[in-house]
Amino acid sequence: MRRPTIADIARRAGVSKGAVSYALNGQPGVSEATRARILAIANEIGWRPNIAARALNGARAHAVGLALCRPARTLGMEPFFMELISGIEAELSARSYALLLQVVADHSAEMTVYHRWWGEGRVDGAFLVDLHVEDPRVPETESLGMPAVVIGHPSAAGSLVPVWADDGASVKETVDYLVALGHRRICRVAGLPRLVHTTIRDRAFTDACTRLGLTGHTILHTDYTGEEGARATRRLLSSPERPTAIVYDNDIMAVAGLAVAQEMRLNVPSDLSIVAWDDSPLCQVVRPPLTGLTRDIPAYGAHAAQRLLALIDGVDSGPLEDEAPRLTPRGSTAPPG
Amino acid sequence: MRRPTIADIARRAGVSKGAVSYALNGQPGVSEATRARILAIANEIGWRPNIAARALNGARAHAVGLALCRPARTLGMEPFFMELISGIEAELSARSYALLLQVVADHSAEMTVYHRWWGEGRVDGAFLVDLHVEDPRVPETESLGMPAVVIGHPSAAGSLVPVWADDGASVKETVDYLVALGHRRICRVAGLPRLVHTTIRDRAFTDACTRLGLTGHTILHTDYTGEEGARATRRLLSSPERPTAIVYDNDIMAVAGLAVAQEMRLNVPSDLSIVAWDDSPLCQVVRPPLTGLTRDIPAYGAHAAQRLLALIDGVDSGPLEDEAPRLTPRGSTAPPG
DNA sequence: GGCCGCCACTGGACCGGTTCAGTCAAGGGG
DNA sequence: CCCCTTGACTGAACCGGTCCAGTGGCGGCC
Repeated sequence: MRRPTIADIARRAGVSKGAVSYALNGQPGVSEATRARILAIANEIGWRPNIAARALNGARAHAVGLALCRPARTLGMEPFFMELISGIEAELSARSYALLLQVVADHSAEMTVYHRWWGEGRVDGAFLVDLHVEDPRVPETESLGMPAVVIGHPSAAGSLVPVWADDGASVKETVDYLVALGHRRICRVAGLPRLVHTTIRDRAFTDACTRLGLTGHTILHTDYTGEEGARATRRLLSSPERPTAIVYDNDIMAVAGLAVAQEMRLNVPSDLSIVAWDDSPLCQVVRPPLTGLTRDIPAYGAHAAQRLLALIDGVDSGPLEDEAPRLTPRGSTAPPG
Repeated sequence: MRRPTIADIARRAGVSKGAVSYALNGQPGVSEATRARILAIANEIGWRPNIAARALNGARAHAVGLALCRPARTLGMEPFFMELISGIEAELSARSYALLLQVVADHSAEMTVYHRWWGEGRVDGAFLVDLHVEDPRVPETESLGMPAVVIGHPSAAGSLVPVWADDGASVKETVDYLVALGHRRICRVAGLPRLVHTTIRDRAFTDACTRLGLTGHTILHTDYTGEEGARATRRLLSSPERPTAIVYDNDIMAVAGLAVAQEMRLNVPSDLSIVAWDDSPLCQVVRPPLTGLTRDIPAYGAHAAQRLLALIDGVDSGPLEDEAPRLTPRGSTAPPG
């Protein structure tokens, strides 16, 4: 049972392949009567365009790529990516674009994948996520000539189109809020130090603390896992000048930090305030519920997808600044003491 | 800067397209000297096979599909899928297969996607996950003639190849363990009632309790979210015959249940024991750490991918029973009282 | 009435590979 | 010395679409 082709339709309709092609693509060149007849036949025999044949004529591949460079375990634990993908998807599927996904071991493997996808004509463009400082992927993608959207700060995106949020503003908002509550010793448990967004948040945190005249604003870097979050928390809470508030770079570390605090018989929020970056359901499920930095991740992904599709259509719509994550206060933050 | 084609290679090597094709595919028909020369040129000009052109000759699309039918929010919260995808990926990328992912609204949209992908020659096969009771996707996929692996119980897989784990055995192990600890009133907070694996776990739970002469073994169904998990827990703990142990169908509900118990001033584990299905890092990060049903999800995905690739190669290797989730006792379970 | 323009459609080249039938030269056997 | 086999390679068809250059008929206009 072969897949029907336009030749089959042409035969049954008694017209040429060309006429069928015009009819099916809504192009002029056939009468409305013939078009209707052809469409009816196509529908009846269940014809679908063979994308391979279409792609061969220089047309689009109608797919975009996303390579993720994190181990399975941490990927699973990060609601961020799945939500981002959902958002990207929503936009893509509306335009019948497919998403090619690949989980890779490192950046060089990621670039190999992009080279292959682009060289094979499998994708029309791609997303770059988790940018590093001086990330080699940016110049390499530029020289590939593949349309690409960077999900991250413009400063690291080179000539690629960045879609980003002002993390610095959110950090500042958080520190201001904690200081307004009366906190003077605030620490930060950050993610991987080489990631661009980590350095941006680090800088904003240090700046905000300095500007407000705070001291002892330590930053500890981790790999985003609960274990490292717990270890960092233990270190901070064991120091002589114990912080009264800790800001975490993701929710799983914040939850781990909460557990450590409770283990050390500290009351949250009166002895220790906790703020989590990324406000997943997890934050609302623990006691006390965690103050979080909320953002609409699916929308973020959707915007990135829009930008990429525009880019593929030849329209460089420039950088897009998404709304900054906003502070959602809950039970885990309160005045110290 | 056009992508190089075999015609370019042929011109530079002074041979025909056919010879280049033989050389590049390791087929007989060219001398070793010529083959080496052609490979060198291909390498030099950065040639990659155009999959569209290859696919046109009836070759494989070198991609498989996965459509997920859950809202963005719950998808994000389920480490399961991301880990499954990582596992699938590991297997696929080793064979240079790509994964097409799409998040869809419902089963009919999912089948539309599969029809399209298969009809367009975009994929060589697909995965079916989250099977429902009397799932229409199974007969539809069968009649499509598309190779497919069902990630779920054989009883619902029809003639498709199932990859599954014996959830019933894990439920039994859990109930036996709780009863051995001295529990007599055990409840279950389950997921969506129409999912096949929910009905299987439900049945196994009821059977195990009945066999051991337990009474009051209520099952409450939820949508897997923390909120519904919390609500179900509240209902159970407010009943006159309060359970001394609750088994949850995922980790996020278990954590929510833990929070509810603590809110109601119940001590975990002495007043209430908690068991979570799927042992993500989340279980180890809360206090007390949760007893969980551990399984190697990436391996599960990898096995499913192996089965699918074999199927695409025309080898039906039959159902594959993966190892059943095994109980990992932690601080959230203890004798009651 | 003749010419022009337009519409509806045909035929065929083309995209970049694969594959098959065929060619040609070298070499071996009788 | 001739025939046959074998190896190395060529040329062309083919996959399923797109799209361009024609073509033929018909209607309108001068």
